[in-house]
Amino acid sequence: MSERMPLRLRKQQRAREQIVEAAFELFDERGFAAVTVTDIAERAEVGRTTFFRYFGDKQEVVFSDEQAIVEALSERHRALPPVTDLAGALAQLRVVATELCRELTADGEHYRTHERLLRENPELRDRAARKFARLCQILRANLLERGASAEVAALAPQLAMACFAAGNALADGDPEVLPGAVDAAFARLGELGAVDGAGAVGGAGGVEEL
Amino acid sequence: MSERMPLRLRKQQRAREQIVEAAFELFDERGFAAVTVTDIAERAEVGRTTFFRYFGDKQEVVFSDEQAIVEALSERHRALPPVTDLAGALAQLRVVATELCRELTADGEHYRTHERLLRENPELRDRAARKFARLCQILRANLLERGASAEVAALAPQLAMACFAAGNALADGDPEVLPGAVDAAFARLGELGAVDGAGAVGGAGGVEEL
DNA sequence: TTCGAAGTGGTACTCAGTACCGTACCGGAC
DNA sequence: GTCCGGTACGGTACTGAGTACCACTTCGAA
Repeated sequence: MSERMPLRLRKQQRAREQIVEAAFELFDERGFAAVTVTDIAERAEVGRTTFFRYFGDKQEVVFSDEQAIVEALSERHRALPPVTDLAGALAQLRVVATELCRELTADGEHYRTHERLLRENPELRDRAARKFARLCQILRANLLERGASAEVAALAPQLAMACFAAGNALADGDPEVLPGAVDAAFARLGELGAVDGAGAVGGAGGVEEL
Repeated sequence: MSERMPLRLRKQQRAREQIVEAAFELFDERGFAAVTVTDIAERAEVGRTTFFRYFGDKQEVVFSDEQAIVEALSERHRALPPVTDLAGALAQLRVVATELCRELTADGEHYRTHERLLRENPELRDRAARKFARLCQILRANLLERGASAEVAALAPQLAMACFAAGNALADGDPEVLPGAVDAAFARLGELGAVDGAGAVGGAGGVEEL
């Protein structure tokens, strides 16, 4: 970023970028599993040890930029006005989700590669879930600080993630479709006037042996 | 289960049970990371190779019984009457979630150990997410077959999982509290009469630079 | 009893991830 | 410019997960 950054830090950032770039090139060429950390280190012209100094494990490099995005989002969310009810919290989170979509799809090509990697590697999907769970936790804490009850704070971020996940599933890796699909999912939440468990199910005629 | 099962199958089932039992004992004693597959194999009195023949990897053994539960649930869900609207789908899923809670907490001790492992090992939490994602996918397919639109089918299971996750977060590993917390989360969905993104957020006074 | 099929466990390998250590380099003080 | 302390680097060596292969045993059916 800054030109007036200590040389040491600039070198670090450069090394980091080289590693990410090398890794994505290789993953794109051969897929995640067929690339070894040694391969990445060689192409990035760093030592194998150095790779692990920058990234905790091989998967981490796939999510290297999500980290910053998520932190920026939770930062902005923290600054929002107080909320107490579920609907209000979700209205805020709808905006957060919209921003998240925009950030993630900003570089369409990168997003597509990223999605392809997730599609082809279950263990990367797992790892992505960790990021989202972490985001949920942060948002939950923020909501608590801003007046929400424990129940609302626990539920709202999970619901927002659900909308995001549903949109993601429907978009199926297409960065053009994602934002609309996610927003539509939020809009659908309005249809939930009365979700009465036993009543509705009984009324629908099934599951009598509860 | 059956007494009149071919010897070969009985042996297999026995080996499987021995492995699971040995693994949980060891995990309970030393934690997940400090137990090697070789340790498990030795205590279970099988070869290391055999372990991997029964379980794809070390993590899989932690979720060995979830598999059956999830399949039974999706089986029952498939047999439910048709639904088209989101509220109806969620009413059905509320019952599924309730059953899931009951199944998971049936053996309180096992549940507690399981939760402890998840709490202490992020990579196991990741893996648990995979199971839930898989369940979502199955439920989504079921809903599609029973008349739901693509949007409803994608969103409803994700919302149900969100309620489950929120309940789980609030219950914090206590099998007594879990069912009530999950059910309360479903009940809360009724509060979502109007989740109007820009309107509600604008009205709340924040995020003007959208 | 015999034969084929399937399961078992051992050996040997690759690769992820960790610990350790000598070396090179940056940044500040003189 | 030079020296020095701290920090990052890369190399070596190790453990453990997961895979491939293979000889051996055992079950079940003819």
